[in-house]
Amino acid sequence: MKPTIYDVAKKAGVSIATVSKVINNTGRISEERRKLVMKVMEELDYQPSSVAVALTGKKTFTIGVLIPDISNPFIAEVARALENEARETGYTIILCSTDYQLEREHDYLELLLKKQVDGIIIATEPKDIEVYEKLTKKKIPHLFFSVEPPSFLSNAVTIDDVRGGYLVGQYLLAKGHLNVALIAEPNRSSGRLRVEGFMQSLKEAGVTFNEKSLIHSKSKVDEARIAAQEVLNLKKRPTALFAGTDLIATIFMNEARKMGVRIPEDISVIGFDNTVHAELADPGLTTIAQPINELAYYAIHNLLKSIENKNTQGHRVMLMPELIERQSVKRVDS
Amino acid sequence: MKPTIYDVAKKAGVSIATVSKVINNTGRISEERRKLVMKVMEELDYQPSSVAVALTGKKTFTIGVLIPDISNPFIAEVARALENEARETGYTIILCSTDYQLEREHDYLELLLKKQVDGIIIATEPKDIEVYEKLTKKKIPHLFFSVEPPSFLSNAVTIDDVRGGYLVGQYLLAKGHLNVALIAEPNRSSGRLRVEGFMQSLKEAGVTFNEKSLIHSKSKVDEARIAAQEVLNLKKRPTALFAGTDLIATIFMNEARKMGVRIPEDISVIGFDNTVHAELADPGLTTIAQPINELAYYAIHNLLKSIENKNTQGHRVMLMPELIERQSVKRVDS
DNA sequence: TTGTAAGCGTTATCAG
DNA sequence: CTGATAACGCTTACAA
Repeated sequence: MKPTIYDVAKKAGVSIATVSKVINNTGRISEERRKLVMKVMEELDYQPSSVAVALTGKKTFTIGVLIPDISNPFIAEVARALENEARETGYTIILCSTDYQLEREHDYLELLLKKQVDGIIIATEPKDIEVYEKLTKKKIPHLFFSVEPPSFLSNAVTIDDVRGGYLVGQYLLAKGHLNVALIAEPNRSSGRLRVEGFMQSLKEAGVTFNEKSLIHSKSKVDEARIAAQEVLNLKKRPTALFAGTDLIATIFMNEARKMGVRIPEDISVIGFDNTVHAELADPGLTTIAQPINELAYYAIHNLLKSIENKNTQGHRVMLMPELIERQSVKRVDS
Repeated sequence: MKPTIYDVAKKAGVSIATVSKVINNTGRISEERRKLVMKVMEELDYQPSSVAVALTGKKTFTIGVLIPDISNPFIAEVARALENEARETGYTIILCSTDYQLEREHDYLELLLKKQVDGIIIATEPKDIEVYEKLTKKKIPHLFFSVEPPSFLSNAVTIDDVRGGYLVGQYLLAKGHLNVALIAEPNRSSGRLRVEGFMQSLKEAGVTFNEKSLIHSKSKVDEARIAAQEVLNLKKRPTALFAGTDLIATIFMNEARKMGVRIPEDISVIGFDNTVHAELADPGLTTIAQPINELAYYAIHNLLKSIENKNTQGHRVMLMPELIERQSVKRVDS
């Protein structure tokens, strides 16, 4: 069996208290004993049990991360960045993919509480507000990532999605596109906000928008494929498509190709997220970049701050998105 | 603070033993009391602490998963499948991305042991064999996923990579390709085995292979880009490329396009993994599919078996890959 | 059927 | 400096 602090103490001929003190560098220990204990720990290949430590009221150094689907490239990059940031501060990540199912979200949340995670990052769209109110009430440090927090008491890190949508609108208008279709994620606040920003830019320019050109789809292959076909079959084909995510954009490009529709000659496409898909697409996908690493940095550090001081609540960070121009949008004469 | 079993016991007017028994459905409890206790637990919104449970020698219901990089789409799909399978059996996943760094692998491994995970799935290439021997010695249930296990005492789930490479060779030869370049992952056993299988098929066909056409690259954007350029600048341009992963293949296609090299007209491409990249590539990427969900199923269930019975060791599963034909390989006259 | 008490591996308090 | 010892929240003999 794994050696315990008792084994170390016995072999070193000291008390467990002494061992504990050298482990944690607390109290005062003679250099002599310290070295002895260290040596014994080494010999026994002793590792203090985090479980026991956690039970004494300390932290678990574990953070739960709720995401919809890790195979979505944007989410994968988010997970990567969060984990990386967490690792640097000695935290470990429990990955919880809900696959967009409310039930799984509930189950995972309960599980995380049982496991006594120190904090929770929520990158799934908060649907059942009650559940999250519970987190606030119980003072469980948590932070909403890239989704609109349901309460102002929760921490949050997002980009300015409205601005992102606005940038898209501005850019497409500047390129002469007046008939633009949208494939948006209606079930994500970010999706709705992006549409909002887009509409705002049209409004300011005095351009009207045909509601029929707004299609809904999650950022999932099957759904997006259907949405893409819907756009391609619109009676009056739009000159440009604003896709809610790069994945959707890429799938659209794929469907278009199958139907012999050229991009950007026949229809321009602009995405969102600037994932690797955007870079590798043909033509390169013009898109809105999210500063993922920065977002992750703030997420972890704000959460940690909340963990240190459970009364720090409602801290928010909103970063700015940026347009990355590639070759998927062409200028049209209007 | 979170209610404990004592709070429940007190409020219900019973002993903590009774509460524990109704929680775990052990021992015999009168229906009356059971209901009472359940009600109180409900009222208090009581959740037993997994930490305390784990300390009594039970399991933590946590599995550590070591992967090189979650933003690699194949790995992401693996993670997704593993997590999904684990969730169904009540297990939770701690995600550990090593970013191909041995040191991080060490650190994570130690962390996982401290956290008393019930088992570990290793999808990173085992370099420092000693570390893994320790796992075997300590009887820590573990399983190598999609990598060659360093010892026959370890569990493993892989595909037959040699066969995968062989299929590629066979297919390309059948299409008339005699001058094929390879971009392989040399630091992964799977990469080496795929090359081996490929070579074997050439050998059987009596075709010689020019060593210069074997380029090394990890399945990462930057490295693969350089490797792609190397292939494209080969004095005698090959008629086909066998990319070690779909990501590498896609990046190659991207580089080729930039140089005005058409696919498959000027050069055919075949990938490996059958990730979403393959499907969305233009042209659709012919590739070798790995049965990811099945792999994950066996991985989790074998690991769980090892967890139940710590003496079950060295169990292996090897599944067969399959060629998926799309449009990235054309027939040539040789 | 129910409750008492020991034990799981730590930390921390408080005497020595 | 060092070492008993209680406490953390739970499970599980063992008694009652």
